[in-house]
Amino acid sequence: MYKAPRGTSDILPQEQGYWRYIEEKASSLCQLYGYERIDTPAFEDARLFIRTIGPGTDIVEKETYTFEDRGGNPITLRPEGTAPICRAYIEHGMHNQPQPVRLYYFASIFRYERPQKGRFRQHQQFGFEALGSSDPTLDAEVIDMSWQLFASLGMGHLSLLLNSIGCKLCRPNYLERLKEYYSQHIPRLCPDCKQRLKRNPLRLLDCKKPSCHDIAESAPRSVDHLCPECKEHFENVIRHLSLLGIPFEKSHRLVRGLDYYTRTVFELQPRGEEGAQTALGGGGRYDDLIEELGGRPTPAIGFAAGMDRIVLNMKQQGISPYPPETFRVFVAYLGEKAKAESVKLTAELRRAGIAAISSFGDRSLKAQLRHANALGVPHTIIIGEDEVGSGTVILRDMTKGEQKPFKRGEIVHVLESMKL
RNA sequence: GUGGGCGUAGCCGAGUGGUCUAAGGCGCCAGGUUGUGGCCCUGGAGAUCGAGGGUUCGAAUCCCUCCGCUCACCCCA
Repeated sequence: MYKAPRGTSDILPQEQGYWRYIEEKASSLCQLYGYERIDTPAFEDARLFIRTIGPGTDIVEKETYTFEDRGGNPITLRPEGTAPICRAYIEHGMHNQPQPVRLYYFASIFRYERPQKGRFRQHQQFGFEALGSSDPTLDAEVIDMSWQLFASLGMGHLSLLLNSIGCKLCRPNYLERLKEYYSQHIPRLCPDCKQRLKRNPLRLLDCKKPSCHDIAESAPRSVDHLCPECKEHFENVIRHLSLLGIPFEKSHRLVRGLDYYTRTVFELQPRGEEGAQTALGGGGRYDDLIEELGGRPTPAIGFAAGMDRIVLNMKQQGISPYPPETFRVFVAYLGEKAKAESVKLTAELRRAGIAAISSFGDRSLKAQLRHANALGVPHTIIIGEDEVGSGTVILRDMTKGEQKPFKRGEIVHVLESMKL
C-alpha cells in the first residue's frame, strides 16, 4: 500500500473550504493594501538558500531537500518564501519600478523535519513583502496587514510580539554582550543552550526550558543596545503601530530563526499557548538580503503565515469555512432511451452553466434517488420511459420532497431562472 | 537526530492466551411490491488483527526486531 510520504498529507475535498476561505481572505486583504501576487518556482538553485538562510542554521544544515538534477545542477526545494522573491526582484530589475514593490504569494514550503502537530515536511505558506524602503511606516503597514489578516479570518485571542534585533552595525556589539553574560551562567544552561552559545547566541533567548527561563529574562536586551538609527527606527515603528491601534507586546526574547533578519521582527501566536508549534505567522526586516544576493542595497520587510496552522487553529476555534462546492442537479433515468436523454440533458445543463451529473449504471430509481440524497443535491431530474414518450422530464425538489413535470425543451431555462 | 504514547475493515471501536473462521456503530451496496430519496427494518460486501520472528498444545491478546502514525524536544509557519 502506498501512503503519502511522511510529513505530507492530502487535502481532501471536505477540507478544501478552509483553504479556499484563507486564500480568498488573504488575497483580498493584499489587494486592499496594494500588493500584487507573484509565484516563484517550487525549487531554486541550492546556493540561493545556503547563502541567505545562513550556513549554520538547521534549515540549511539538515532540513532542506537538496539534490542534483540530471544536468548536475544543485537544486533545493524551496524551504522558505523570501529569498526566491528577492531573487525575482533582482532578476527582473524591479528596482526600476516605483519603490517599494509590494508583493504577495502562496507557496508550498519543503523542510525535511520530524513531523508533529502543526509541523510538516510540506506545508503551505502565505506571505507578503514590501521591498525597497526602510521607512518605519512600512514596518507598521506589514504588521498591520498581518494583524488584519487574522482579524478578517475571524480568529481572536492572538498576541502580536514585537522586537528589534538591530542591524549589522549594532548587532555584533550586542551579541558580544550577550555572550559575555551567558558565559557566566554556562553551568546552569541546558545542553541545547550550551550549543547555542557557540553557534547562534541569539537563539539562547527563546529557549523553552524553564531552567533557562530566568537566565534569558535577565539577559541583556537587544533594544538597549541599538545604534541611534535603529533605535529611532524602532521607536517610529512603535509610534505608528500605536497610531493604527495595533495591540502589540514588546518581547525582548523574540528572535527569529533565519539569519537574514535585521531591525524589526514580529510574530503572531495564540494567547496562552506556550511551548508547542504555535506561531501562526511571523516576519521582519531583511535590509541586507537583496544586496547579499547581488542586488543593490535594498531594505525590505515581509511576513509569512503557515496556512496549515491557520486551518488547525480555525478548527480549534470552531470557525467554519465555506461549505464544499458541489453540483446542483442530479439526472436520474429509467431505461435505455431515457439514459441517452439523461446524458444529453446533463450536457445541456453544463453548457448553460448549471453544474450537473448524470446517474450511471442501471440501478433502480430508488437507488438513484438514495444516491442523489447522499450527495446532497438540491434538485433531481427524473426521466423515465413515459417522459421520453411525452417529451417531458420530472423536476424533483430534494429538500421539499415535491416534484413537477416540465416540458423537455423548457427544463434548462427553468433551472437557469431558479438561480439558487 | 532524541524521548514518550499508539497501531483491530474506508472511519470510529469492543476484545488483555482457547468460546475470535474477530462484536458493535458510521459509511458503502442491495431489498422491504409494478418508476421515487431522507426515518425505520432486513440482508450483503469489506480485516492476511501494521510486518517479520519467537514463546505456547493454542496468540489480535505474551516477548523481540522492524515499519508506520502521533505528541514533545531541536528548529520553525
